Amino acid sequence: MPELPEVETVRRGLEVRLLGQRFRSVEARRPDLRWPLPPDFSARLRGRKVLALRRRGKYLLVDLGVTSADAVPRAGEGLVLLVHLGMSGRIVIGDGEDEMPQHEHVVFVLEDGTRIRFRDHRRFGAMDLFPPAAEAGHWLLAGLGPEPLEPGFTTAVLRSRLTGRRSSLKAVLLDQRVIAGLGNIYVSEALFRARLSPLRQAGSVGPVRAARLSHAIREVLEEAIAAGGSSLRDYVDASGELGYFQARFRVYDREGLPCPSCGSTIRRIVQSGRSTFHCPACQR
DNA sequence: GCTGTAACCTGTCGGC
DNA sequence: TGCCGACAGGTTACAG
Repeated sequence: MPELPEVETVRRGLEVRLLGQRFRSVEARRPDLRWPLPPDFSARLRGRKVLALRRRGKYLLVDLGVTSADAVPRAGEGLVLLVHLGMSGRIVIGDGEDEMPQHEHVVFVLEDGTRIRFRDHRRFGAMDLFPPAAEAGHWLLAGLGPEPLEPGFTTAVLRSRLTGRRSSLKAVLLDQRVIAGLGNIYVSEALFRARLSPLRQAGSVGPVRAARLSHAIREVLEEAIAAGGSSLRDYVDASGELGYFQARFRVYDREGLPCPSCGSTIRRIVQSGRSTFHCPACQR
């Protein structure tokens, strides 16, 4: 699925088109996404103005104002729309081609007529609505770890999150409670850049290796965002454009190919049921 | 409490 | 060409 760079790319694409617009209507064609849409989903969104688009980990958060012409909501009147793209979710702006209309589950129509379409053939994606005051305690957001691109994500913070963990580095870095936003692709890529084995016990990472890892995580995410994310099978950005970071993968999906660093053969292993790609010679 | 695995759902791809 | 199984970027529930 869309990991942090893909969600951030979508957020930026939507921000340009949505900010300041109101929802003229919302069509909830299929309410059973990963979880059922909240009650009165469409009615609660209709007429609301988009005040801001934010991202927390892999979650997209849309701040919405009140339904009257008053742009500034009073306490308790605002609403937050949470969107998670799951493994295969896509948000497409405009009408475009409609190759699989049965997988288009929610359509937001803006006051200028623009259609924002949420497609997700696997239906692992999700949406929720809640008042701003409930955000801090929201069950999907409350336990998330630090944002890896925020200044607060330091080597010391990363190391404190790994200390005492006996699971593999790969498994721990995929845990959204440890760091918010990393997924299968960027964990493999960050571990390669940090020259750390995905099989290494997370708690064994000392300050020097933690510094390499925190730097690698930040670097790979920033490069991926600059490239517009990675386009594998399902991902395109909000305007339908392909990301091109996959062309810069150093180990992910490169089983059997030479390591770009030492020339050894890149290996694919399975950890917790997920593919991990690594160079056994470089990564220790 | 921690860890690993299965399950959710559906499209795609490779092998036979 | 068609069928079948494996696999896919995420997250949760549950068993050990």
